[in-house]
Amino acid sequence: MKYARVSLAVPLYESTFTYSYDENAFPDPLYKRVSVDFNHRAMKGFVISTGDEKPEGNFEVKGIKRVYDDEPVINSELVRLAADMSYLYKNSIGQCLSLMVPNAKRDTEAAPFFEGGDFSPVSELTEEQKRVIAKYHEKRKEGRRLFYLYGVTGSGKSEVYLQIAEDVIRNGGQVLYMVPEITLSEQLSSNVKNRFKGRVQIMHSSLTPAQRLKSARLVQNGEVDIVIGARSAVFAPFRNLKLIIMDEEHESSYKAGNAPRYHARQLAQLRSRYNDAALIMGSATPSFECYKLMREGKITELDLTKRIGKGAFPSVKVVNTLGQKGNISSLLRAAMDAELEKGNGVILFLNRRGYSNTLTCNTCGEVIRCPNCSISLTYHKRTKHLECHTCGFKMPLPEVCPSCHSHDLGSSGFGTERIEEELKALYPFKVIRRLDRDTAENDREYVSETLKEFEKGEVNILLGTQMIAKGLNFPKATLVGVLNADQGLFLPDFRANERTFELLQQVSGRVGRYRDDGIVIIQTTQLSNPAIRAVELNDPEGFYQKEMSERRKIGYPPYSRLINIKVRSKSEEKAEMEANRIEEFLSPYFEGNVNIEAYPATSCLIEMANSYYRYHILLVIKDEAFAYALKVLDLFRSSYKAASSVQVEIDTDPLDLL
DNA sequence: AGCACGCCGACT
DNA sequence: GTCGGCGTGCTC
Repeated sequence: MKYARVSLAVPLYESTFTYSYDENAFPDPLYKRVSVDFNHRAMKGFVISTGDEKPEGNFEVKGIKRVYDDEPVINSELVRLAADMSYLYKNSIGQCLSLMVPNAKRDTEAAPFFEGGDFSPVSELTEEQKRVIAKYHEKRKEGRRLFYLYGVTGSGKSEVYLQIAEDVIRNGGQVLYMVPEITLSEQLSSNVKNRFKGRVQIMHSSLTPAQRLKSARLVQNGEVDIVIGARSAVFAPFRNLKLIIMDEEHESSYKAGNAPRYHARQLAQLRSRYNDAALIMGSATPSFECYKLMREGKITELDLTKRIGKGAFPSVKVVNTLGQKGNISSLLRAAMDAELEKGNGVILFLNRRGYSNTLTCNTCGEVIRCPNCSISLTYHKRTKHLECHTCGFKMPLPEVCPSCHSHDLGSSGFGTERIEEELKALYPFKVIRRLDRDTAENDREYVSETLKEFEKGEVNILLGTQMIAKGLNFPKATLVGVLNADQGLFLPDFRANERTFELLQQVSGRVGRYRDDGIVIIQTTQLSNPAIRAVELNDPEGFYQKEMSERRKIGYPPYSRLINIKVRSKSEEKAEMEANRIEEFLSPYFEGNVNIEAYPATSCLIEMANSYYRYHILLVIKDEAFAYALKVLDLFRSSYKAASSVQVEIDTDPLDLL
């Protein structure tokens, strides 16, 4: 009889258990999926080690019921990654490991394997690109492992990635090429696919679990040289990983939205270390974390300062909208007129969908709010509904105020739906298209069609949210208008400026890629905000200097790390009580420690979301105390028992504290 | 997490 | 009597 450690996706501190098996029945179950009985139910798990030793302890060892796979689906590196991930993010190893393999019921479906089309000619490299590639090779030879390709929008970063990737592949290595969720669609992947012919695997979010498993197998067998994918591609079972590329490193989609709340950048760094594989991150707007490491020399900086081809930076104008009537300023109006007259494309960016932001009763002052979340409802005119953008709650537009029955309801704030209406009135003979979740949702075609038509000049004005802000190239567009750059600046969020800067910089990057007559017009009431000033003056360095010194003053990231302990319950009392109990449990470990500040339990900024009341305890931790804090949280996870119907989630390195 | 067990209220 | 509410305990 042999024994196997089986990892199960249970939220227990200890998530691996010993089961017995007969070698004749199951010759080599290591790293395969198995079915076992666990506390009166059948569960699927992974065998993470095997041996002859019967475990010590006062429990009955049960037998493995079934082995699902002929070939291993994980490997020792992924088990190690799960262990490190568990330590950092405070979820069980089993929960971490369960993310790494898609749970396919049947493995019959074929994974789409790219055929390879026309070989796209390698574009002539600029002097700057050549220099950067040479520097990479030189520093890599010296043993440097972490790199940052800090290059302005349109400077040809992907060509640099691809050249280096090609070199790695020629030497028999495998490459992981990570992109944020939104970019996954079109432009980049076709470029890469053409370049590397049949040995590219795309880990698209629309692949079925079975397809993902098939792809993973190909990677594991070495039949794939390069994997392109979003966040979860960081778990691909490479056998000879030699290079990780993380494009648009600053993107928040690299952080998982639910537990385990891992950040792909963090895990990429771990895998880079395990394998001595190079990690090249890149962006025009590095995260503060990476910027700091880069300037400290811990990450090797590779700079691209010039746009390729005839591309030039757009001229940027800022318009003060304070006290101005109308949502489109006269300056923006005039610029639009001029560009449309020339037959150029116009992009308008507004990061808020719907018609109006809030509906307020003019009689009693009541703002109509979501019954499940503590935020106001957004009016959607086309559907005549109020909608919650947090939980999706919908209700028909009320005729009267639900509180005082007055008929005098007024709306405030504007969204893309309303701007679209205004544009149609202003430019009745122009083709206007709106791209936001509402127009794109049920219609995948619509997005690609609209983008194509805009590129061909058949669409004159493209109005959109986040969706159009990033990654896309619009050769025909000369003007970008940002309708409300203040958005997000008013949240009490320490990253508000960083996010605004990032967004404006990225939006500006949509024009002037191939031409020198790009114009950016930013509407705001916050003329002196550092993020807006920096984009206006094209002074990213100044922004980083100034904003980072602010961070240093308040002791927030990147000059510390955060761990947010979130408590959720449908009962407000329970949530509050539990948060207080946790605070009591933890505070003895942190009291008097100058390197850790533990904020008292408070209700979250959004006190209720999806019918759950939310409380949190924030830990602000200096680097030198981070390992200690993680140890304390281990103790917390292993010995603290939360009340029933209360959920406790630990968020390491949270991106927001809402 | 989920499932069993156990102890209470209110139904054929 | 017993169906089912959910608090508590346990899981190789």
